[in-house]
Amino acid sequence: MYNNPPHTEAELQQRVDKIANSSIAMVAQQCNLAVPENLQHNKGWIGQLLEKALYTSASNLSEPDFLELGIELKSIPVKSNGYPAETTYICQVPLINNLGQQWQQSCVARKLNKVLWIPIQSDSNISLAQRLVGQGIIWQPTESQLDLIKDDWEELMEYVAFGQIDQIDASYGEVLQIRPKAANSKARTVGVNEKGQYNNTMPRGFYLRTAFTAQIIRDNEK
DNA sequence: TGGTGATCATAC
DNA sequence: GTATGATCACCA
Repeated sequence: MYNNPPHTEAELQQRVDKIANSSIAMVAQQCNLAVPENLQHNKGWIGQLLEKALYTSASNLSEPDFLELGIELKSIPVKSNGYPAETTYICQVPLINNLGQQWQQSCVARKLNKVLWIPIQSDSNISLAQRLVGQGIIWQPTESQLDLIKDDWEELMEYVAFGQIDQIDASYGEVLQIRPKAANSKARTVGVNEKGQYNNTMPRGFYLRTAFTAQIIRDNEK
């Protein structure tokens, strides 16, 4: 295993290529990790396995996983038909002080600047240990992809900034959506109401829809 | 059955 | 509670 993060994108690509087509069990063995029976009580386990297998930089606050390379690592579960099984969490939705917030400065724009996607086979009839790691993809959004995300972000953030977050749900946004992101439905954090006053609301996150991430996976296979 | 809302683990 | 990593599970 590695004892330092990759210093160049080419080096990262080599590490990625090396685990492509390996089983989860094989990668876990190299990392000296035991594979859990399932992900029910270990939802972030694959992500943490990949962090270890590729050696991401030390866990920094709100920074890309590969700090020097400016690359964010995301595992993405993929069904047998090649379509993502789940949406992808991007970052928390800022709920206060949003008037005048610019897209360029947003957490969404920063997180998605450059992403290493690692597809993971996710059929429930295959045991976790035997699922295969796919070919990783170092991706940067195209101009049209960026436009889609930005348009959604601006529309969604307008609701948020004007204290109307409780009026929108996950059906809003073409490729980017807002959904709860919390320990449970009772969790509360500070938001603003329509009068601009602080109030309590559910913590929420930005997620990329599967239709969008499917395109990234597909484009890579061409 | 897939999309939305809810939830799980862990560190601090 | 926030932030990291995400998937579970219900019901239209």
